[in-house]
Amino acid sequence: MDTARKRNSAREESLEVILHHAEKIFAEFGFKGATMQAIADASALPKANLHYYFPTKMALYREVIERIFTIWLGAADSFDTSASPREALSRYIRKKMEISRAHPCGSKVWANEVIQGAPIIQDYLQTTLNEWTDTRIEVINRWISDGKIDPVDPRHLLYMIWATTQHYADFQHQVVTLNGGKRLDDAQWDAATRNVTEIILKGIGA
Amino acid sequence: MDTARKRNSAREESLEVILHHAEKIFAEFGFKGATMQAIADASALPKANLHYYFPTKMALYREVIERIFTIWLGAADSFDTSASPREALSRYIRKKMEISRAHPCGSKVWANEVIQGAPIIQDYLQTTLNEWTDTRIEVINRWISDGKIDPVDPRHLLYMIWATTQHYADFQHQVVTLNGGKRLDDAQWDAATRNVTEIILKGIGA
DNA sequence: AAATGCTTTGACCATTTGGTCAGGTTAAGG
DNA sequence: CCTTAACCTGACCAAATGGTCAAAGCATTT
Repeated sequence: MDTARKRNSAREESLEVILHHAEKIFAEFGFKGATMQAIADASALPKANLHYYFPTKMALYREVIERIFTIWLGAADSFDTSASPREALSRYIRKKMEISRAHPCGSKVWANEVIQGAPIIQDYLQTTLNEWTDTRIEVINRWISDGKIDPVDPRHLLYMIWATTQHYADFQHQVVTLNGGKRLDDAQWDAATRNVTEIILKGIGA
Repeated sequence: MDTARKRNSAREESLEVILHHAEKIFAEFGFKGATMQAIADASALPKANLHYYFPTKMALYREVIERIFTIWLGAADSFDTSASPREALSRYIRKKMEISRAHPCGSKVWANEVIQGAPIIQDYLQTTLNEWTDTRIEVINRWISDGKIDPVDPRHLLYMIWATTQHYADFQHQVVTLNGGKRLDDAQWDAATRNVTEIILKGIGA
């Protein structure tokens, strides 16, 4: 039993290692630019071994996308529709910033996908994301009619939050360059989160 | 003379056609994903002809980047350091939104570059962009000490403006999908610009 | 109209790369 | 032990792709 579990967990670990490095390589070189050889090297495995676990590059890519989507759903949940505007948006922005910091590569892969017309995630955009967006738009519109925030177009507010928070992941390289080549430290991430949160909240009169 | 000019202008036009379509293809497929054949087909020219005008794919790519950078400089100039915060920022945001609408592919190519660690534009980031940013940070800090706006970190304000305005170009596909598959019309672009401008200006107490 | 030099292009080549496969290795169960 | 099945991998292949080149086309000058 113990050995059976060992074999199984070895498989899990291989999958994990491959997916982790694949995300990195796909983020850095795009789908076409990433090579199975590069992912294999990063994973310290022979290329043929990758094809044992993932039949094709596209299959591997889809798995990577799947994982990223799961993380994205976690952030989506943190947008608590029953809380006050300040509470709900602060929490959501904080969560989005945390994800940008913890998973910059995932964010980059997602960005690449969308930039290139979302060939793979089109379905997610049309169903899950679209529905989620609609429910949040409703909530924001209720805030507006309750006089809790200014009458802004909820869509543009959401885009602003997405764009700004994801910028710290997708444009990480530019942010770091303009920071004198040094990665943002704890205090700077904290300052970024506070600035973004404050400007947006005040900007909508929350 | 007339014939000499004709030949010259034919050359100009070929260059223009190639660069235009190259920008599109690079935006849609990334550097590696874009093929000379695809650019040739889009330009309705044989592939060998591309190599007559641009010796290598990288040389063509650099030219595309160069053009985009020129456009970016135009927007940068519209940030008038002698105007009031409201005036300077409204104008800058409007200009950035106009560029997102007029040159979405250029923006996408730029985004791809930065996401992938800016292998080509690193130099621009460290010199021109860095210097430009520093001068604007100074101006914004003066606004703050003059009590014209709230004490926000100028960097994060700039990042927010860049991220949000460029989102409408880079994430065009997502924006369109969430708009029911229809491209934004004049009124929607106008609304987006107004919302973004108002939230940011009010957000910093301008 | 002949010479000159810029422009065009089909055919071709070398390299890269996704994917295959046959044979070997290791672990689980009897 | 021995069988079985999962796992691993070096060697290999076919297709895609960046780039070359020689020969042809064409406009401009003399």
